[in-house]
Amino acid sequence: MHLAGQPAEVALELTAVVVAVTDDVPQALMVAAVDDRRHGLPSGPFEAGHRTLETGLRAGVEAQTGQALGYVEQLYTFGDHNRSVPQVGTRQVSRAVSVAYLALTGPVDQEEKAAAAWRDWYRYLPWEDWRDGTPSGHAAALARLTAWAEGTSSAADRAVRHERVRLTFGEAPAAWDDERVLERYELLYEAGLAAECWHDQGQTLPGEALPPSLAMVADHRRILATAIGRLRAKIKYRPVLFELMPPAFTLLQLQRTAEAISGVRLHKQNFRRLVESQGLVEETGAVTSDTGGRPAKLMRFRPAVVLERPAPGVRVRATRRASPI
Amino acid sequence: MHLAGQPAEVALELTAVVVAVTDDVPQALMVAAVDDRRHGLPSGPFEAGHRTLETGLRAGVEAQTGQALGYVEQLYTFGDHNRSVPQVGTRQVSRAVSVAYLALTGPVDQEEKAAAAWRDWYRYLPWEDWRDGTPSGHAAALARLTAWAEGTSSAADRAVRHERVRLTFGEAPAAWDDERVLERYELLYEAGLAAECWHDQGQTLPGEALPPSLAMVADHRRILATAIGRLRAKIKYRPVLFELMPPAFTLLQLQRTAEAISGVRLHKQNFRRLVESQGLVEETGAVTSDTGGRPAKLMRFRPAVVLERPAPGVRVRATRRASPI
DNA sequence: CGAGCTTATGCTCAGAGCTAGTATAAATGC
DNA sequence: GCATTTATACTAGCTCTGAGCATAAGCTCG
Repeated sequence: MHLAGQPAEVALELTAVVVAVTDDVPQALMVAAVDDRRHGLPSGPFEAGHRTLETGLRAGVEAQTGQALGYVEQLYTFGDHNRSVPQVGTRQVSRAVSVAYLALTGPVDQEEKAAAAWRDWYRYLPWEDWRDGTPSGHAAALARLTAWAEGTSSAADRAVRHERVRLTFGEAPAAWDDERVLERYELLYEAGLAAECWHDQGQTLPGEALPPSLAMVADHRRILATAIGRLRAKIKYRPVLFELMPPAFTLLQLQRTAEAISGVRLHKQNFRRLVESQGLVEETGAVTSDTGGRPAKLMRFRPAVVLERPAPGVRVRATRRASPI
Repeated sequence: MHLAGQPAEVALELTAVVVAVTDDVPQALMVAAVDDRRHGLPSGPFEAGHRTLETGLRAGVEAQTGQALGYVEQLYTFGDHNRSVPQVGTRQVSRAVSVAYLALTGPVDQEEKAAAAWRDWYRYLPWEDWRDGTPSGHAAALARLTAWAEGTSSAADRAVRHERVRLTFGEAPAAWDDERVLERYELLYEAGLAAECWHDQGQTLPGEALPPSLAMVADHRRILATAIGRLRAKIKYRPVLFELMPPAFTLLQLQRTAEAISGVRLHKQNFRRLVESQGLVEETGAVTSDTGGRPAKLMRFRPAVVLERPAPGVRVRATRRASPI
């Protein structure tokens, strides 16, 4: 790669999707954006002196939001040309590249910090929440997507587009795949239904974004979609769900957290059987009657499971029939 | 993240693990390194003018090796402090960050190019190939790892180390997990059994690396391990295995390719049943008798499968008993 | 106090999918 | 023509999973 072209002058950003689940609401940590309507993820330049990218991220997020991070994993590196190109100090750079991370923390008290706030991530991606049935606006969005699929001249292209809509949005006979968050976002973006799609082209969205959702700064909604998809996949084969739990919890709380992340309802008895038979949890001995009804046993995560099972995770799968709650 | 510290001056590299399988040998594309003994992956600076990181990678690899890339996916971004810090032109940078990619190509003719060569990836990670039984040097390496586990004062640490060795290297009762390539490499690195571990500290390896393996430049062996692990995982739920196949192939050739990637033997009849019942392939109508024995049907990939199945892949799992070939 | 609510928890049936093995078919080479 | 090699069909038995039924044990309200 020593041929034509100069090495690009790169501004390396670190961006974090910090996730917590509180009261069955999956939340991402946001910072105050320039204007009130568009939110942004904690983000900043990678600073000299940090031994690794990850330590740089931890320090940066804590400085910016006051939130210390526990579990952290790298998500993806974004470097497309349509990213905004900042001036870093006196240095003019030619490209902004952002390394995005996923971070998980336990439930947070609702005393919001000054510079940062936890927000329901489904406000940015409302079509991802199927816990209470079909999300509102879904039918309208599907109609717009179908119109988009029709809006190309070649019959072959039309067929491909229709198949893509059907597959990513899980119309029969395909099933809803909770992990295809990024594919769905990108389809909406391509179809011109995402506000930032027009913004990236220097235009404003004609009409309203469908499904109606909060806007985010730059490509942060894409990063959020990447994070949700990764997390939904990962809870199925690694015990990361417990990073989001308090030290002791009931099985229903655990199920509600899994449902909050994956956006679908789960079968209660099977969920318990799975979690217990895999050895993911153990009893603390205590019970709680905070839940109303029969008191529930309080459980804790059993760390030894990672030494026993090849893929210890909460293998959630949505119930096929109507929501059994 | 607007607090202390200057934004780091970053040299952004792109690095590719280009994979092909030829004659049942999984191969990675290497470039001539400074000295003959240590090989390197195609790598170079991200140059201004490329619209995306991926187009920059494609152009760079093709310029450096003559190999055009088909399937490409981003792997991971490496930015640790112990990476070598190059001088880019006249600009002194404080950090080298490398975005690594996995690329797949069909089988290659063995006419090697001048600047690049295909090499069996198991020469760098020999403990990953279990197709012909326990790899040579494995017992010795396990002994050294056990010695390393013993070599710490705290009893708790010793237990943790032993468990880790047992888990990542699949000693009974844990099973060998073909996807844990990176974990195994990092364990060997930590235990001081990898040459580059000492090199990174400015020392030379005392004694010989165990298991004996070819050395690679910088952190390229870690990148290769990351690529192998990702590919082994991905063939199970996405039809990427077919990126490595010629347009028409027999089911045994497909199985041999899957075995080359995953490093384990598969049960022949079950492999065929799986591949066929999933609708991953269709008959071309032709047969070949190149294989000796009864002529085999030539198959081709059936792209429509991605529209039908949520996770269409070759769900390989190693046979539990002795190698059935 | 007991009816009726809520939630927790135990259990079972039926079907799908997977492991591993047996059996058979159809070429080639000597 | 026979041994060898590879391809391909079929099946017994097991495990896992989806779905539902049934029961337990607290609460609140009358």
